[in-house]
Amino acid sequence: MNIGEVADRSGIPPKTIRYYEDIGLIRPQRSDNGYRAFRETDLHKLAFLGRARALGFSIEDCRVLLSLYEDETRESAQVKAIAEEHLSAIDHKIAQLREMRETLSHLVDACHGDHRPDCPILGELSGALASQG
Amino acid sequence: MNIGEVADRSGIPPKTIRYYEDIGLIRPQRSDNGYRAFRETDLHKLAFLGRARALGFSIEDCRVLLSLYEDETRESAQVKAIAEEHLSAIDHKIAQLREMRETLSHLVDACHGDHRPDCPILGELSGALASQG
DNA sequence: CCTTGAGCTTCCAGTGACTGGAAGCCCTAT
DNA sequence: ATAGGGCTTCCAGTCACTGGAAGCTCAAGG
Repeated sequence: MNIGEVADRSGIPPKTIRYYEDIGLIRPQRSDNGYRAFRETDLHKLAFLGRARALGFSIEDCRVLLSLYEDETRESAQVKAIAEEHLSAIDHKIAQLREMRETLSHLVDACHGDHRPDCPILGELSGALASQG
Repeated sequence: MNIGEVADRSGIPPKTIRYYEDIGLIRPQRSDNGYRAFRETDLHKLAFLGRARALGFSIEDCRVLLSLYEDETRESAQVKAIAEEHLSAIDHKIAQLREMRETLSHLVDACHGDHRPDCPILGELSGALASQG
């Protein structure tokens, strides 16, 4: 398979596939013409990567997950540990975003959004304890 | 004020303050010795930026918000529009993260996390429809 | 007066995970 | 022979910093 077909079948763009080879996540062979020659296993790995990335795992996590996947002597505890750590990072991000959301939605609700300059959003950002508009 | 004092009082590190000057968010004067000389208004702007960044606004949003803040002919609708757009971006991110969280937590729960290699997390990533471990 | 150390300066490079674009080779069809 | 699309490499840009190196300035202590 050439890169275009693998891209279509894995859903990962050619640019990204080349990047993944660059950083050593995959090692496709080469045809005589210099084109990358992908086998089914490469495609499988790319699909794996696509799913792992879709779950928000970092590239480095993906690298480890992929090596565990290929390691028959792995212990599921190793995989679970990575996933749990990632899960708590996600929880942390969600909490941060919710806090932003909370403050911001109050400010948006309080803002008249009209032609006048008075604005509680700018009031808050400028450090006022309370503001109207 | 020198940069160190402004950093302490605004909570923004010197490196970041220099960066903000670099990209034109602030324009501190200079002392004869070449040091940046910050006035209260610069400090105020930096605090404004700190709060806006804490709410997750992008630097470009901050640039616009700051210019609106200084524009007495602004309309609060302009500010509100930016905030609403940002709010919906936050909602979008939260939704994405929640979806990841959902899938991931199920997988983590299903994984025994022991010394055996079988793992539903890797199963899912490798494309299996169901898996045990 | 000299030294020491902290604080300031600039500039360059790296982060994460791609993404865009340029220049140029390869392959197939007409 | 040519036109196009796909492939190659390499370089640069994204976002918002952050780290580090080399070097100047300043205040305090001896």
